Amino acid sequence: MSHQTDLRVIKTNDAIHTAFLSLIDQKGFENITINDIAQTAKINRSTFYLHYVDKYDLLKQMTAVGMTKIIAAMAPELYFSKNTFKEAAFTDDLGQALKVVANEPRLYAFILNDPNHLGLRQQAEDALQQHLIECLPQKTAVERDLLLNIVPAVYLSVIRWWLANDMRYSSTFLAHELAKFFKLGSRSLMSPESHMNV
Amino acid sequence: MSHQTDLRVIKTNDAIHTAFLSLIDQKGFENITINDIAQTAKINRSTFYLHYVDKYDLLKQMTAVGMTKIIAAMAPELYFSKNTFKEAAFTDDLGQALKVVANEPRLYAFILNDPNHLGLRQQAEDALQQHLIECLPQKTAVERDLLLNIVPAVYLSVIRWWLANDMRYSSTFLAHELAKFFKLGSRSLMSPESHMNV
DNA sequence: AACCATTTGCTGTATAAGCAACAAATGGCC
DNA sequence: GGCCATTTGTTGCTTATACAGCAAATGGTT
Repeated sequence: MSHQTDLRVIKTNDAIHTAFLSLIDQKGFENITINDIAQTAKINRSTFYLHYVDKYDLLKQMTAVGMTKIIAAMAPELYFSKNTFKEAAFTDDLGQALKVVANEPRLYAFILNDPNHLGLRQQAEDALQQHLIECLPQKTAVERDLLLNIVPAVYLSVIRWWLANDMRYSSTFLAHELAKFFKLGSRSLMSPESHMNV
Repeated sequence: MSHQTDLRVIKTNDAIHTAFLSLIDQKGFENITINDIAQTAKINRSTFYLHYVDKYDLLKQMTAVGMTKIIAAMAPELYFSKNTFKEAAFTDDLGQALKVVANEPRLYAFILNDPNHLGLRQQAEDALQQHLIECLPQKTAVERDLLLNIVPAVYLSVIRWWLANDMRYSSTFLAHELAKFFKLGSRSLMSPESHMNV
């Protein structure tokens, strides 16, 4: 599972990934055979099995590396700090993430819409949550555990919505809207006072 | 030297060829190193040497297969027949050839202009001539040996001119103009009568 | 000339990819 | 049900590619 540097592996995986994504568009995920992938990627069928168990495994791995790329581009600890939410840092971070997404829009759109109910969206959310667990400080402005469960869902929903709108909106706009949401949440829904009053 | 079917070889050669052609545009043929080719083609340098001696050999081989493709698309015996020149058949044939050329215009432009004087143009002419020798009937409307030496040069000049003009002109137009040239040649320049009168 | 970095051929070894073959499974279709 | 084509995993074997290392050649600079 370590990172690959062998040129052959890189090129084979590139070919498989692009072939797979274009086949999803052409005939839909369920109708794709390993033969299709091999032919389109111009590789031998047995080569596919060197890397993946089946097309579900392929999708799972692609989702994993896809999320890894997004995660590598973000640093939530910079704006979900101890007592405040820093909008400027968040805007930058979201911009980085969207750049990663824009690089492979078809992949992320498929993951987030998960039209075949393969648990990709959940997998993506788990990956994000895991990263938050590792990088967020113990004390956050909002109840930490709540944050860990909400933020991934919000992030992915935003990205999905952004993709559904053909990546029209700027990260600045999105970040600003989300900032309002986060601030609202910390005031009226999650602040200790209002919580006590329920 | 037999035809390759191994997917690895096909992909490696594809990568080398496209890398090479784009490098020619970028930095000029003479400045290209094998390292450049390997890096751009995303192959190991030693892999290059499995297929080619050096960049000159690469160019020679590319010229050879390039000419083979053109030759495979043409059948001069269909219009340079015993007593006549058949313009319709020639038009079709030229159209086929130009389609092959249009597929890799950078390659053929470089071969035919041969800016580094590597004898590519000559190699191309020789290949064409060899094909004519093999397929033209013994008796032609014009002196056969003369035909063998003129036609390749004319063909290649036309293709070069067509490429220089960004492939604007139709094969029909070119074929018609050439037909006039061929007919003129056979009447006033090469007919036995005028020849005798010199 | 002397120096230096780059390129060049060429080596050995490791390994991914190709390929053919096979039985088992899948999935229409009559 | 039975038939047939396709797909699927998996196998053993071959081969092209990767990769690191090397000495020699090259080419530019001072």
